[in-house]
Amino acid sequence: MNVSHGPPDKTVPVPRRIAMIKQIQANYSAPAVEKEVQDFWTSEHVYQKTKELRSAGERFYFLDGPPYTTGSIHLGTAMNKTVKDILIRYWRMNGYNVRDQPGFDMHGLPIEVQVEKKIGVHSKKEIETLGIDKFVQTCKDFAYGLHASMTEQFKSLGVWMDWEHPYQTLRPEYMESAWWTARRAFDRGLLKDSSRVVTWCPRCETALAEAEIDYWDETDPSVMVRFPLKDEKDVSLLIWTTTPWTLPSNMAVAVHPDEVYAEVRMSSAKGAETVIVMKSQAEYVMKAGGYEKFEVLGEKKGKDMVGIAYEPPFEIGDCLRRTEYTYRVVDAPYVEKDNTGLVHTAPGFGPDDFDTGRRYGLVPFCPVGEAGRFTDDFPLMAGRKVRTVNEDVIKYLDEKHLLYNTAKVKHRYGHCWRCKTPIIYRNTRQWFIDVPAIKGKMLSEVDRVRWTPPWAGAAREKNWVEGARDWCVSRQRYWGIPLPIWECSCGAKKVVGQYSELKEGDGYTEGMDIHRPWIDKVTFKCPKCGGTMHRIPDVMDVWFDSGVAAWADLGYPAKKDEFEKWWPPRFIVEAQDQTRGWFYTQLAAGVVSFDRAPYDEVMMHGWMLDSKGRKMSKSLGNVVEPLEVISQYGADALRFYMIMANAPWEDTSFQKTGPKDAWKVLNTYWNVVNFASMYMVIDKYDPAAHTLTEVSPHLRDEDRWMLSRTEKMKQAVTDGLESRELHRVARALTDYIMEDLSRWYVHLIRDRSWDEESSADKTASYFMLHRAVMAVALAMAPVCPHITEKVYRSMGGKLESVHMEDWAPADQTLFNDGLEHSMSLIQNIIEIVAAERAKMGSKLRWPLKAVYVRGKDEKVNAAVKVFDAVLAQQGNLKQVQYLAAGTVVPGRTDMAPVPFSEGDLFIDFEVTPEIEAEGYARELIRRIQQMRKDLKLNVEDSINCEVKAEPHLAELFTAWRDHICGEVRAKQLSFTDSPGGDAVKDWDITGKTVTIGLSKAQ
RNA sequence: GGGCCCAUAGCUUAGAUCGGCUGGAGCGCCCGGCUGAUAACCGGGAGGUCGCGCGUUCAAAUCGCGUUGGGCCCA
Repeated sequence: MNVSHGPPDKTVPVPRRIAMIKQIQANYSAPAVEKEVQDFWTSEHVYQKTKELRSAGERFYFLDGPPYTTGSIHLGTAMNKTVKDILIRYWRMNGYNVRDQPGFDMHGLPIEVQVEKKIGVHSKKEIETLGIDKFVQTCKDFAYGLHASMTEQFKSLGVWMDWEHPYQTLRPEYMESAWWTARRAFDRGLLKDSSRVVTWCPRCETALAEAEIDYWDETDPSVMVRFPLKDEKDVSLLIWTTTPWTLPSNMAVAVHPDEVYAEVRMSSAKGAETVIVMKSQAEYVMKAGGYEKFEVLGEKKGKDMVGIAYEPPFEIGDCLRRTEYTYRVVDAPYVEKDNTGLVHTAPGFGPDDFDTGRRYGLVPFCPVGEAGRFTDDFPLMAGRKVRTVNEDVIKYLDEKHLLYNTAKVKHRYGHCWRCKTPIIYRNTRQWFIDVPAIKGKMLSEVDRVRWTPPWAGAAREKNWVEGARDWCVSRQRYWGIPLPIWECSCGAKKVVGQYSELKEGDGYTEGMDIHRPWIDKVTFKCPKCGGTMHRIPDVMDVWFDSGVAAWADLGYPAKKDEFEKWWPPRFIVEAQDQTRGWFYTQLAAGVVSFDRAPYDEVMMHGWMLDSKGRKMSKSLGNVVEPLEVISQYGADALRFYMIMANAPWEDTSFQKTGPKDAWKVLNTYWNVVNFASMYMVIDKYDPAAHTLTEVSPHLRDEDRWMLSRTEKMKQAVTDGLESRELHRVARALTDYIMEDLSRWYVHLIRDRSWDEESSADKTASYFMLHRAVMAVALAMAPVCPHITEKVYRSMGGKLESVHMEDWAPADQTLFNDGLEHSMSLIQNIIEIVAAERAKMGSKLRWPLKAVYVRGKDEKVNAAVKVFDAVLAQQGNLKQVQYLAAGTVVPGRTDMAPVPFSEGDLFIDFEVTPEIEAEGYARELIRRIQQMRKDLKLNVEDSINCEVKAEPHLAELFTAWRDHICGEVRAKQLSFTDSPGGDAVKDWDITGKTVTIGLSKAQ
């Protein structure tokens, strides 16, 4: 076929209205765009209006997991709120009336610790001297301050949540719901007190929950100690421990019931002794003791040793209550083949020891106070901090000839999550939720809930719940929800579930702050004995605070209307560490209160790590501030990067080039919009005046191809959002913007846009380009709310905000796999031709005489033929010809076949005089265009042009004069020996000097 | 020690469910080209034992088992 450039000359009258499209700024400055958009949202109350628009829609209760109120957001919180904002916006566009109340976790140790530092107190004693009221008031003021600065940072991320009405765990109506839940647990027999060994922070002087403990390696002494047998003092049980300071409260020695223990004679030149160890450990123990050989004198199974009496290492007074098994061998299944195989057992200082002790009727002995110092029950070390006495204990044992061996061991040890102090175990009275009692229901709820990814629930959460233990909810602190438990000396208990019940008490005043210490003054008359009931001094674990969020934020049960309107929550999303945290505490609190998990769907997301995959921490100095990224590349780029980099549930190593890469995608989109708006403004294109049906007859196949690609993109984005695979959303958008829209479609329609005449063909290209730009604006609106808003409003969006639009699902009737296949063939052929040109030194500016396509069958040729005008134009080919499979170009044996994806190509590189003329003309056009650009002329400005060139070239240029003038908008093109104008420049065109003078025409 | 997740180019990664063409991109490097929307872009070059081993199969980055290293959660 012969290719004619330019559109078919068909003209239809185009209805004109005042153009609604506005030219956007040439350069994409994200911070400027985002500020403009956020100011617009604020001044026009766009968020409120958008919510109002959906107020009659189906209700959707989204529940925000409250971040701890630290005052500043980090990349993890930014990621968290970004995922939430994306989905909320998506659901809104789908017509849901979404409840989007943000939450803040505002009680607890972290704030107490910060306030302690700020006001310079170091212990609970000092706080009580200062006054609990002052301390708590400071905590409250502090928490409100932190809340305010965090809110501002979330807003700068572009997150649309109800910032004016957050739920805050410190508010009275919220606290009342927590009380109600505690009461509910009490009524069901699930809230109970007991004395037991709990993890304890000696600095904060309070019990800690598992979730409040961080583990890392700590170096501790590892000692082997002789416990001589009571009836045979020259034979010793050889025990082992890493906590020598707990030896004063030793009450038993544990052995594994099924392991074999041996009485062993250790000896060397310097001496000998007899010890009892696990038989398999004998050689290890020999070496540890510096002996050279050993002899087994007898052996026994562990369970047959139970009851053997020994001499304790320390003399302890009557405060250690003796029972039948005190200072005897007991058995325990957890004893490992490790060290000596006999484990020192102190029921007052270890949960396992406690359980073992209970089986044998031992009474825990715990001579350690709240601050982690020995009490007078152990006079030898009274007043000293427990972990500091290890060396003295070792020295004491050595002097008594009880120390067999001492070494150092590195092992994982628990630390207080806030002050980093190594924890200890203490035997104290605490309050517990009996989680094991409701475990069955919790597990079935895990099954009911939809988890993303599925293994987050089916494997991880389930595994955690299966190992559930009692949940210790009491804390011996100040800044928290007071546990609503009153007790009488007679043992009677009362749990208050609603504030109205307080009126029956003494010391209550209307409207009082029910935090400590004020609530402590309220007392009740004991119904049993008539005595006075006092509140127990504990506050609640902060995990209990957030665990009740699903109904506390609704003000239930004080207010029923909100609850009836929204309950139950449909969706939560938090980071992976919440398996043991909020996913779990909510599940437990929900089952206690309502016999169900307070959520239907849980999405788990990963962490933001540093570029090397390490946790970000101040001590490592590798923290990336979200606000810094935002000020450089914008919130949209940061959001886009965070979801593009990885599947949401995987950890992401934050790369500093990441937001820049994301910015480039947005910048490319911006440039497409700039291109579109520029021409559409010039032509006064009115998008509202056209419909697909109306332009349909004028669409070229490449437009229909773009139509198909656009709908496929919408499909992929919708699928990604529905499956919560947000990375697929970002990648589908990126591919579409970069490949289909910018690199391909815009190139295809350039000539049509450049055409000065209005035509139905040009209108069709504008229609499709506008449709593509708007499709991106809608599909990307949840992810990048600012740039899409700016584009939507600039490109004639019919509503006030893109976020008010209805979500546009893909129109599958517009899918056209045939055209897509054809186009992919064209793209492949152009790629190959470009590569062949490079080999031959043929520049794209110079037309090729012909390309012959020999598809592997007729279908391929037919598929290529659909787009051979596109192929000719993009490849700069004068002719595209077709060959049947198996044939060659007639009479041309000089051309070798070059394979493409579905056949072969033959390329004719012959340069004819016509091609030479066109090539040089295009070379000249290119130079003039560059000079226009350098002079910063507007696209529609006209010029006059003077050219000096050798006669042969001048002749060629003259032949193409009209075309050249048209392309560069020249009113005049003349040839002279001394070109002049606003700019004059010498150019080298294939070794020939051409001088061009250019001036702006009036 | 247990449960779960991850491992692909110098770096970040696609390739999942459903094994199948020559394992694709981006960033960075070198060479060439193109450009009136684009400080963009295109082509070529260099760079891969798809962590390792064994197995299933006509065929494995993909499935199974084992193993090493990293992460999360626990003991």
